[in-house]
Amino acid sequence: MATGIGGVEAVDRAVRLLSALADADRPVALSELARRTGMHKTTALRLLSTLANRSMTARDEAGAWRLGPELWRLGSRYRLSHLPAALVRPSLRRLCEATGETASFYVREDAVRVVLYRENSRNAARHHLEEGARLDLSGGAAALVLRAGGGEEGPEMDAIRAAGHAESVGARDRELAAVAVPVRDAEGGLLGALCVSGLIGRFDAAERAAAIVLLKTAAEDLERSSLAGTSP
Amino acid sequence: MATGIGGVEAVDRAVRLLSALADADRPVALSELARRTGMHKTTALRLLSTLANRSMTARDEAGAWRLGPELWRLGSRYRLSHLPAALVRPSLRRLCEATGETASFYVREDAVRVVLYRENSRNAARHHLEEGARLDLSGGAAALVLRAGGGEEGPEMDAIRAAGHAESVGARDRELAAVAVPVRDAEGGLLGALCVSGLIGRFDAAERAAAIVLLKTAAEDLERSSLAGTSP
DNA sequence: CTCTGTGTTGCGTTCTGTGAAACATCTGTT
DNA sequence: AACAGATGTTTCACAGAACGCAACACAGAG
Repeated sequence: MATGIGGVEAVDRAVRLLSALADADRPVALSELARRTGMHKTTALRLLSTLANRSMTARDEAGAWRLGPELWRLGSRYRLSHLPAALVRPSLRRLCEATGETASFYVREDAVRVVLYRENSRNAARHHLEEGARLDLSGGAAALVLRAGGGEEGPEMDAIRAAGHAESVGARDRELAAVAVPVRDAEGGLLGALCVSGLIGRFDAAERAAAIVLLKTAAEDLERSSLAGTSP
Repeated sequence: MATGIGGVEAVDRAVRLLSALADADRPVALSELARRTGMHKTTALRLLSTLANRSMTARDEAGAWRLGPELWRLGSRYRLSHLPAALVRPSLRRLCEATGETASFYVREDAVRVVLYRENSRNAARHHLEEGARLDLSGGAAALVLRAGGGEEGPEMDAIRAAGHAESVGARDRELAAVAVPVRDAEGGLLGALCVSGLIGRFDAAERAAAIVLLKTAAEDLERSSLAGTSP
């Protein structure tokens, strides 16, 4: 309506009701919902009932309205199909341009980590990574972040969780240094690790510290945009 | 609902479009979507655009339609009203590793059960479950536990309540056997059912008995830790 | 070049959604 | 007890919103 064309009013209202239900973290009574959204009780009831027929909403014993299980199914499908690709790549590109080093995004698969996306540095001498490569979790900043995010015990893991980032110098490869931060979903679950890695001689302590700042803001951006709207 | 015949057609169609998008695991072209749902292209376009204004849908570069990020946000909020992922997933993973079979957590939603979380067995031949799937309550160990916990009458239900667990062999699917236990909140209310399920040939009586022990301790852990930090 | 598939726009008609009003409960107050 | 002020629910006439036809633009394939 206000933005863009082609607004089917009933549908727009239905979605607004869902959003209102999401904003409240408790089941909401019909009349309160109607008040918050500025609709008539009767209209809200009709829309909510329609949504309930498809399990998009549900009611508790007292009759108050809450979100329905179908939303969970649809949301899962969304994550499966599209979450990382379109969101992560632009972030990696920016990180790569800002630092001049290789930026990558890892996810954990059982006992290994997988390079889901990477943007290689344009330097001739660089850390070269192949997408889809599987690496072990024994060393490397990204591996530490994934293990710490997975709840592994130990003082080193505790330190990483406290700091919110990990650093490695010559761990997996003598010539490489890397920094990594976790990327989390709405509930704090670990989605993956965002990483910048480069040759030891060039990627020194000062540059790593600067990269950590960039990584943390990039991770926050990802976490935000994975919730709210993404503009195409 | 019984009175829910008063459905708002535009809203119902919009939800059907979302379901159709979820069924396909790739972005879908407008005309294919219209064909699958039996709507006119122009109607589908209008509804999809309306949904897109609120990020319930999105389009890729080619213009094909896919689910939008708002669904992920709403779905996450739905889950928060039950047990959070951070608590349940580690339990399921441990159960899965210990038994080698598929572990899952169900909640009851009116007259159906919903797969809230699942951890699939790593065996090639396994019980494969989709998160968000809705199943009926007619058979299966988890269904029995949910019905018994809901206070349903009958000798079979009494037996399940007395034993604290349920077992099913070839009930919902001829090839599957399962065991399940209830998970309760501080006041004894039923939160859901924790379940392990596998192929009949492999998941025999001895293994099921062992799984029940694991399930009961896992459920107790969940009940304890759900007391700690539920406030958001 | 036609042909068949897209996605998009405009518009008249009709049928759908709307909202007021009345009804039905329930809770707490005087 | 009677009341006042909440709530959720049903009914219904009317306005206008959503529908779907038709026509358009554009692409790729034969």
